[in-house]
Amino acid sequence: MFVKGMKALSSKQQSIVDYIRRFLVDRGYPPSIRDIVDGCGISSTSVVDYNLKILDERGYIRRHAEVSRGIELLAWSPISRFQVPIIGQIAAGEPIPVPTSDTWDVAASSETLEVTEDLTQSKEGVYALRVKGTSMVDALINDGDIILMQYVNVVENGEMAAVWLKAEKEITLKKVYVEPSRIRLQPANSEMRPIYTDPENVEIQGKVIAVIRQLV
Amino acid sequence: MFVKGMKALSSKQQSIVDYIRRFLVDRGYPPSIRDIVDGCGISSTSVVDYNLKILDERGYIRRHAEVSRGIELLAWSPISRFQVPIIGQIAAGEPIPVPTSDTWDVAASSETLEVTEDLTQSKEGVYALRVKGTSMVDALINDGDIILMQYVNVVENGEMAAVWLKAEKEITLKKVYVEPSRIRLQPANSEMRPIYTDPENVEIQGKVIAVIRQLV
DNA sequence: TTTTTAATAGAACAAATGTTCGTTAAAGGG
DNA sequence: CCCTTTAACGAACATTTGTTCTATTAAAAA
Repeated sequence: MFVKGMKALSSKQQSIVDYIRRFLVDRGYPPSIRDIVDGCGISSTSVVDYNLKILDERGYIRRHAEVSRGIELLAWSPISRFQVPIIGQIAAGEPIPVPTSDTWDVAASSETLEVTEDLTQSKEGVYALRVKGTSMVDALINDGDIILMQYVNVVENGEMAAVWLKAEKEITLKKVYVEPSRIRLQPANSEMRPIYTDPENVEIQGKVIAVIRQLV
Repeated sequence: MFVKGMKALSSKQQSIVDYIRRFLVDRGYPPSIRDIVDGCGISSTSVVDYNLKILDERGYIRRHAEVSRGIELLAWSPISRFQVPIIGQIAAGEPIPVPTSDTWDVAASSETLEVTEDLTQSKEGVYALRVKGTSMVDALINDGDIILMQYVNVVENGEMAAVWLKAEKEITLKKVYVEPSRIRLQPANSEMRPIYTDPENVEIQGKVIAVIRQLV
């Protein structure tokens, strides 16, 4: 999160911050002081040094002494992103593909989704599925949505999970409640009726930790 | 996206890539060759240089000659993230807060959401709202969801938008279709009925570009 | 006006860091 | 067995790059 109460920057300082960000974005490493001299049309390295000190004090950047290009941009910390493999699609009529060590390997999977860490909460075993068809609308999940899944076999009461119904040969996304001698599968949409079934008939295939829908 | 067809890496090369990523994540700038020597327990800078050359050839990194710490991690380019201000909530009974230059300022807004660029598609004027209440379920949007909005006053036919209905004093998320002498507001849920209303009665408040739902 | 403070200049220095090169060791290939 | 390729070694070197220092100018305060 962002720290409030930052003092206003001079136009030169603002342009330095912008330049650092831009440089970082398209080169992947921070600029040197002399890069900034050139990039911002500043006349001397000491002027840049002078302003970097101020930016450091005010919390916009962190400088690492005696480290080349040791400028860390705090106003936008380039950390905590995640590559999640999209290992297949989920449809009503077919079980979801079981994640193997192959599909786990982000490098090996053909499609990946880039998410920030606060979405996955840095959990292990996260993968993504593309939803096919409208059979999950009662879970407020539409055709084309992408769901972030965590690979688990057991879920807490009330958690949304991908459930494979053996008899029906159908997969569905429901909130799972264990009741005496039966399992209640509750749609996310409160106006819809739950399904009751035998514990033997259900197989938890994973837990839904997020839904992402992109419209155009 | 990831490029396929990469050859397998030796364990040493793998550990170098991992170390670079880790270093980048918690320091904000790339490691020097000597950092890698220490961090990976390698005996000589030339060994690191040798392996970095290979990683460069195989497309895992890009080295920038004669630049200190000039290592760009391609297997995960640390670019394209976005701070989107969460400027308020959207509920049925009240109009959404109009984004001002104040709320636009990411530094000024108390809450922000970090998203990757492929979600916002690097558009300008993107903000986020937290959905309050279940009045948008027919748009497959639930209480607590976060919607990414783009500030526009006009939408294309069929696009999902936040619409303020003046007479009803109500805001709703619907697909907007302009028909002769009336506006059709179509719920995302195909089983639900559209609303027809007068063009004078509607006020477009923004366009929904993504929906994010986080389940524990 | 005088004094202080903020900002700029430019150069010289020192430390950090990438690069090169001759050698050696191990692992196949013929 | 010799020869080529791959990998590792370590030191010396050259460049890049951060740092420092003094002088100068501009604006603000007294």
